[in-house]
Amino acid sequence: MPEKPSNTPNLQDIAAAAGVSTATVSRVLNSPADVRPAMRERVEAQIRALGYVRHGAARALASSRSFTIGAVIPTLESAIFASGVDAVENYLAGTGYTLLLAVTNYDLQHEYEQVKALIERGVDGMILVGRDHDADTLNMLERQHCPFITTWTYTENALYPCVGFDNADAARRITEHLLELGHKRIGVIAGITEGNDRARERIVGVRAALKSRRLKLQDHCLIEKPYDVGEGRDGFRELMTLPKSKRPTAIFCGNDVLAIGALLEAQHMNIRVPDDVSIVGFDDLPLAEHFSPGLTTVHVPSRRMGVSAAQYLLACIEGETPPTHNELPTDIMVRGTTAPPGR
Amino acid sequence: MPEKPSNTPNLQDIAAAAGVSTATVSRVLNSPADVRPAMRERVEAQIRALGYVRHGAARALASSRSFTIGAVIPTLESAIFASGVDAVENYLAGTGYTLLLAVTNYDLQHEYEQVKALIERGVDGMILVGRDHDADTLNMLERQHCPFITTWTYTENALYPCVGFDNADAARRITEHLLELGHKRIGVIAGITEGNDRARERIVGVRAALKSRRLKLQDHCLIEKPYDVGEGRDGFRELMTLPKSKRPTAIFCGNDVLAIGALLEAQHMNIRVPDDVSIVGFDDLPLAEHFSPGLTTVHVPSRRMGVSAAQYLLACIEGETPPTHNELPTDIMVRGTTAPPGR
DNA sequence: ATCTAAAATGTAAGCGCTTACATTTATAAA
DNA sequence: TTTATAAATGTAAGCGCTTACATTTTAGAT
Repeated sequence: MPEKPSNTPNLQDIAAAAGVSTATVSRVLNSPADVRPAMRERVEAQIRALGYVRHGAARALASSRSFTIGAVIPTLESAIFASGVDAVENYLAGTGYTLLLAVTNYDLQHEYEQVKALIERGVDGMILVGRDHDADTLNMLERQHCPFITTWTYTENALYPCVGFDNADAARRITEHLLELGHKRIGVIAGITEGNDRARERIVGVRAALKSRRLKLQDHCLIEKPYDVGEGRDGFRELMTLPKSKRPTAIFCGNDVLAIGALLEAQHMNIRVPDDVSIVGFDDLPLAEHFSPGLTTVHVPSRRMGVSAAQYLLACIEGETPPTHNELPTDIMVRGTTAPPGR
Repeated sequence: MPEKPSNTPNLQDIAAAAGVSTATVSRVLNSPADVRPAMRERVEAQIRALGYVRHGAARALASSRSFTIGAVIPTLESAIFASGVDAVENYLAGTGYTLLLAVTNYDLQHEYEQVKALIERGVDGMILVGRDHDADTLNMLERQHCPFITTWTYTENALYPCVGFDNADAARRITEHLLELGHKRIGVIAGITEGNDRARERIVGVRAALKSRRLKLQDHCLIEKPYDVGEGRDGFRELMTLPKSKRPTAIFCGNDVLAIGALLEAQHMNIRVPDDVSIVGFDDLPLAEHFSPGLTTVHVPSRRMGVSAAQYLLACIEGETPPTHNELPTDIMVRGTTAPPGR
């Protein structure tokens, strides 16, 4: 009569097969240096022979470490977030950690639910996007002592750990570039600002640049659109069908997806870029440089940011106290879509 | 003296606070219908009051269910995979399951490691991409009784559960479209075929279409490139700088990223599409339709595929035996980048 | 009221691991 | 050798939950 019909072996089975205690097997798995080579060899042989795989839940329960990191992002449909997550995953894969992914669809209430779900899964750390969060979300994170870090935004005196860049400043700088070229009427196709501090901050940056030259962002020149190529096209068309006197000579797009939409619609409407209108984006998607003319945009270090966030969390988990605020540089990539107005 | 310094309450704390047994608390959490409303209310009040969150590891250990699903995909840098994963995540979020994500970077050995990591995490089911897998990977999945399903590919007699489409047939059909327009010399910018059955199958499809008209895919007309816009540009340039007599009049690209690269490079080289050369892609990225002319391509139901895969796994977990093979339709989206040769 | 069957709740045994702590074994010094 | 000390291994107590099974309560029928 078989005693144990289950065919997936556990630590005890390995221990029995190798003639050692479960503690020893656990050690060869978790701190091999603590066990003599001969013994280690013996145990490892059995692990291989029986095809043992660790039981993560049991491990997590006993050690109160899950070796998982959670990431909660707005959407994976956006290439720039996808690339950040990709970088996180690649980094974690080399460290024995696994990524738990959740998506909010830009809804802070949904974000709360997702964060809760990840905490229930016992993630050892969590990556969030942006500064806008439900107070309950942050409270839960703190009460559960879950190390977390916000990304895609940096401010010197941010209340919580963050790695990212100053969205307002980057937007200001690229607007400055437009202003230096001589543009006076600047249009903005922004992302949806609700629950999205990055989108808001970028508008703030545009306004700041204009203000420094005693200019203003006209109401009719500010359009909010979801991040989508088609929406970018629509926004561009709206702006370009304004009466000539109100029509902007340069357009700041909240991200590259909107900018590419604008670019494509310009092509469609037979409006020359940059001759008739200048366009700038934000993110520097891989695609941006390949257009003719290449898209002038803000380069955002999405992968570095992801890796840095992961490193911060692992350091926290190891009991270290790494710097909580990390500002990453952004670069203004001047390419072909910007030129002096009315060229 | 405080007895329990830890401030994160557990089931027992709730039970004590509500004056019931842990079993009852567990029931209000997992099968509320089994407990009388009054009692349920009482317990739920304590759950809220103490801010209780379930301990997933303990739950998983006791119930041998982790309420997580794993997905192992080649890369998140590709919009089409990102969108499939996004769909999976959105679907799972409504079912109490969480997504564990791993990326292989198109490396089957790496895939094995990732699958192992996810199994250790105790995923209740796993989503894989494509049919090419290390035998060890599949063996492990079976030995551990981890339900899994392969995506992005469908064949009637596939050995394992799959949801997807027939890559070869889709490629054949869109090539057929080119042939019907009168093209005879067709170029192919394929993805890297090693470890990627989809990329291979698509070439097979092109060949099949050609063969049916007694044509052949010339060696110099077949180029393999990583899925990247810049590579697509390079590939296009290589093809278009062939001596005129060998130069293809139409180009099949292994995916839309390559096709967009080709399109952009054509623009750059001042080659008119579709007048001078026709271009077709594969995937139908959101961007494809917005180009002028719009990209003729194969529409692939990435989101539906993701959802279907998730549904299949949840059904398996519930003990059902859903159909293991699910073919999804692809559509040939004829847009502006194709026309008769030498127009 | 009384009895019975069904519904609600409680009891307690694990799930598979980690890890203090106890014990044994190896190593080095005397 | 013997002894002190360090290194390796073993013992066993949980980690926080679920879930058979036992017990109590409730509702319905008489």
